[in-house]
Amino acid sequence: MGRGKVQLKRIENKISRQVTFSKRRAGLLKKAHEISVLCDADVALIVFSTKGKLFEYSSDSSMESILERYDQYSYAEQQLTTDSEPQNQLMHESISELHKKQKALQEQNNSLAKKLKLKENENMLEVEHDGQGRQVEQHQSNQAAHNSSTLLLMPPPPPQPPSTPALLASLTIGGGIQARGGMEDGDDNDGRTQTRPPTTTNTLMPMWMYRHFNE
Amino acid sequence: MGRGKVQLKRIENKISRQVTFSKRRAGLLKKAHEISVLCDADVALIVFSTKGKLFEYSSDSSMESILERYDQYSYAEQQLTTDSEPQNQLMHESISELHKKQKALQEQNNSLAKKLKLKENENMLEVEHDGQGRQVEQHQSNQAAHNSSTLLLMPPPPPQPPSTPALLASLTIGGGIQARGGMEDGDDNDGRTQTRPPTTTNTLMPMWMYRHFNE
DNA sequence: AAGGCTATTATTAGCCT
DNA sequence: TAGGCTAATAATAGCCT
Repeated sequence: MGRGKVQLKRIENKISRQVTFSKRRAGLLKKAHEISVLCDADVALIVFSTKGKLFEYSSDSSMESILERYDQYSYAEQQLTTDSEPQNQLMHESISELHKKQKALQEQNNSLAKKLKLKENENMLEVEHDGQGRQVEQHQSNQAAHNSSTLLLMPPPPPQPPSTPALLASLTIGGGIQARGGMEDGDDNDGRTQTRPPTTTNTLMPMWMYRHFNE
Repeated sequence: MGRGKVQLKRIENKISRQVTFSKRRAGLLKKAHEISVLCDADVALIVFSTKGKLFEYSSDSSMESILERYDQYSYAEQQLTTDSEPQNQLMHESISELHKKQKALQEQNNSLAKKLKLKENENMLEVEHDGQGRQVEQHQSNQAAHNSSTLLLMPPPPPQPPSTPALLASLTIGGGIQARGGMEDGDDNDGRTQTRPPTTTNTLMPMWMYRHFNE
């Protein structure tokens, strides 16, 4: 839908890709919202840009509830598919093994993350970014509209986090669009021992006009 | 985009809603896939119909990995609200490295899971394998190929005492898009703050599975 | 419900600022 | 680099089968 047809393949031009991502993301979020309203469906959409920024939408009040529901399904499905074939036991075990290894790695990760955090806290006094990878930070005031509150959550740019310290916890209400910018890809922690944190954090942002939010 | 404009409000007519849901869902999944390919983004999309059927898409080989990343992100977000030390670059890189390793493991894992699933489908359905000749639209597949299987989990409905848990599963193809049908929607039962469970466990069909589905 | 088939509206690629 | 501005392409609502 544009001046020209487009091939379904990775856009090589970095800038074009970024622009397209931004535009299509907005469209995708909108569509997700539409189907949730029109068809009364529960939708959860998570998008990570190449650079690792996170954008999300959930028709429900919280992404959490939908993911939980999803987990239940996955779990259920697996229960059903599991015992039907004894021969698959080996494969199941293999998978289990991989999970363990994965966990080990994650724990190392977690350890590193903690050290990192500690170190950062020590250096916290110093402010601002260096010069190289500049991160543009966006801040916007919030507004509200629509029966279902839609929020855009803007977290601190991870790569070179801003000086903006703590954020006010904000209430997340009805379904809406949430988008959070995020870390490059150096985040981490233990994925297991961790509980899904409530979607409450950060600054509230507009809503429906999540359009052109940024990346 | 049709014969008439449409209001962004719940479609009251049940049939129309269902039809619209079906069509828009396809469109949404397609869009999700497109952005993931064009912009090299990781996407996870979960949709529950009003009746509780689940449909999902994930650009990655597994929904799980993306959700995990999401969790980590959320966690990291609340943990690392500050970080502007260029000196931490090394640590960031280390972490990044670990992430890659993790991903590699996860891919193996997914690969196994996929084989397992295929095998099971073949076994329980005695369906012809889909091999390569699958009719893929514009979805391309790689090792992390998107498989799309529609499973109908048919648990004995609670109201009417169960007898023999029947399991129906149908195989549908269509790269990149996964859809799983499920049981009817339902409130919840016990689980409140459930953590994402390791993808492997052996138990009998969970309580919440017992729900009639169908439309 | 699942697929076609348009007539129409919606989305957006390529540009420009 | 984020927003406009179209021209074109894409998605689909309403109908039929």
